[in-house]
Amino acid sequence: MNSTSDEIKDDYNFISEALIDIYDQIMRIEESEIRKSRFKDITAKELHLIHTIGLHDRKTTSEVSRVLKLSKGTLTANLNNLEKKGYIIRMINQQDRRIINLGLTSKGRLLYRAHYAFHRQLVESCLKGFDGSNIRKMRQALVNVEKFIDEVSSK
Amino acid sequence: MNSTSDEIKDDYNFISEALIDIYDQIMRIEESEIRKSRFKDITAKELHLIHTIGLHDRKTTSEVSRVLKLSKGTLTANLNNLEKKGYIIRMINQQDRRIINLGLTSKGRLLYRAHYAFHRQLVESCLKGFDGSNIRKMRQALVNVEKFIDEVSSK
DNA sequence: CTAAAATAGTTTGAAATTCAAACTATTTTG
DNA sequence: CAAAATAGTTTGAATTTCAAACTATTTTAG
Repeated sequence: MNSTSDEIKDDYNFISEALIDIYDQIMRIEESEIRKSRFKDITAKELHLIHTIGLHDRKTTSEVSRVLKLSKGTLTANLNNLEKKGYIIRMINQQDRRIINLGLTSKGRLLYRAHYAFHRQLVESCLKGFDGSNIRKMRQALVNVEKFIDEVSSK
Repeated sequence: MNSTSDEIKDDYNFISEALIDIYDQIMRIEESEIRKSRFKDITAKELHLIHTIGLHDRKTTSEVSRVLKLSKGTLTANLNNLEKKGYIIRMINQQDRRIINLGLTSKGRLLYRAHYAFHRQLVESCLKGFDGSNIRKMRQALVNVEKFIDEVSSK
């Protein structure tokens, strides 16, 4: 297929606009879908935190606050909430008792999987009708975004 | 190019994971880049609000609060801040004097364009080396996401 | 035509979120 | 072993958010 430089510019504009708008909507839908399920007490931010804590990692509080760029105090508050609601547990690290390792409860793991499934569904519907090479390209585009982000943030 | 179903599944997983993580980083970078420029007093949320108000639309407060899913009270507070900082103006609609139409000041328009330019840069770097047909596919993927979002939110 | 209802936006007071700084407990270093 | 460093929590203040009450204006219905 051939494209004029005007068509490409138009595509670029469309893609830029769409990206600016879409993600906010995804966050919102994510939250509203999760609230329709048995996890009615969860906000989008908490979902994000649960995703970061992850299924298997036993991350520390410091690691999570670094990844999410939240102050340690803020994270402590968030973790208190999620602990109270029964989604996470704190485990004192026996090698170094200053450290708290974080884990998901079974309820937390269910939520994690529900969230992940929603995203998979989104990606599947987004790539419907794409063949393997197109999907590869899509993946490449995301790698490029990550590279761009790294460059900008390290400069 | 040929792909096994396992490879595709792996790509799907990669793409899902990447999407979950990337947006938060983009928001953060957007804000930190804008704060390095002459617009040091702007947060990511305010940037988003300025984008929604837009260059030409003269949207009303209600429209904006509906789009951004913010309560009217919250939006009033945000608009007060942006007005104080000189990015937006409120215009009483002379046909219906209950209505406030929103517009950007010249400073607000400069910020709008700087934000847009950043996104264009991101999209360009993300699609580097893609040909016209690949870019088309990318665009199609975003249309699919929009469709998915509409379906989920209207069901 | 006008009183009642509806609509647009602001104000208010309370709850939630966030941060930085001070603090506690523990481990590492010199 | 005392001092410094590190992990996480607590604290108090600032900011953000919401829903409900409120003001001003327009629309509707009798």
